[in-house]
Amino acid sequence: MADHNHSDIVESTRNSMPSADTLFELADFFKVFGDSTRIRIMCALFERELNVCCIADIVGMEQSTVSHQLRVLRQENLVKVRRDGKQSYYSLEDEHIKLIFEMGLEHIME
Amino acid sequence: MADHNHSDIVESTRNSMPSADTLFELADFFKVFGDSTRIRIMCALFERELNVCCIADIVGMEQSTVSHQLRVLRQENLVKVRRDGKQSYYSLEDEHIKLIFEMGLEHIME
DNA sequence: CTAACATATGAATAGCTGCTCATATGTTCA
DNA sequence: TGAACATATGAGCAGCTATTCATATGTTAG
Repeated sequence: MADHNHSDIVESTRNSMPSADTLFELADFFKVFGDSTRIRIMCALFERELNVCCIADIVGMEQSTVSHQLRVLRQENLVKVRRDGKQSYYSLEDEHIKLIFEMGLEHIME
Repeated sequence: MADHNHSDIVESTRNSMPSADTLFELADFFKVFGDSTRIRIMCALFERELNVCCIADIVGMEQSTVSHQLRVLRQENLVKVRRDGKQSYYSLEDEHIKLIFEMGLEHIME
């Protein structure tokens, strides 16, 4: 094999990468994990489903704040809602989340 | 077992969660993955180590921008540097990163 | 229907973040 | 040493984001 020059490397690396669109989506997905309020909400939901005011109490923030953040989590398909009377019960959408969570914890524990 | 009332749930959920400090750190860690430029840089480094100007070419951004972002990645121990003459070669610090990356991709592909 | 409660949402704002320009630092070679 | 190149860094700015307040929407019980 011949040596690679600069532009060979640039081109071949580019070809090996997922599309810019995909990576943009991926960044948006991780963005959701990049806020401590949302992280704490997700963490609370590992135990059991919870309604909004419970979550607000647990994380110690305004109901409104929690509601806004739950919407973000919903939009990225990280949580789902179940209406029961006056209350909305939220739970995790996906087991992936725990894994991603644990992997992050492993990294920062080093 | 007795039924749980609101404040029982709040307290027991709180007790089950990692410390606020840990979750704050975790959010900071994921924050790094929440930017498409950084994602693209990391993705480029999956193939091989690369110097700064190569990375800049690959992701199509200013050398300065890339340098700033590499510092962020360094601070979170996601990449390491190797100086070789005038150039700095960056590579991934950790195999974790690929796994986290892949898990994110799996999620958004659904 | 009305009151009371639970949740969602819009607007405003303060703080953060990423990009760029200009420039400093570091390295090699003549 | 000085010129040329590679990288790092500081300042400034534009755009984004998380929070809050006020309020709208939805639900139940009386």
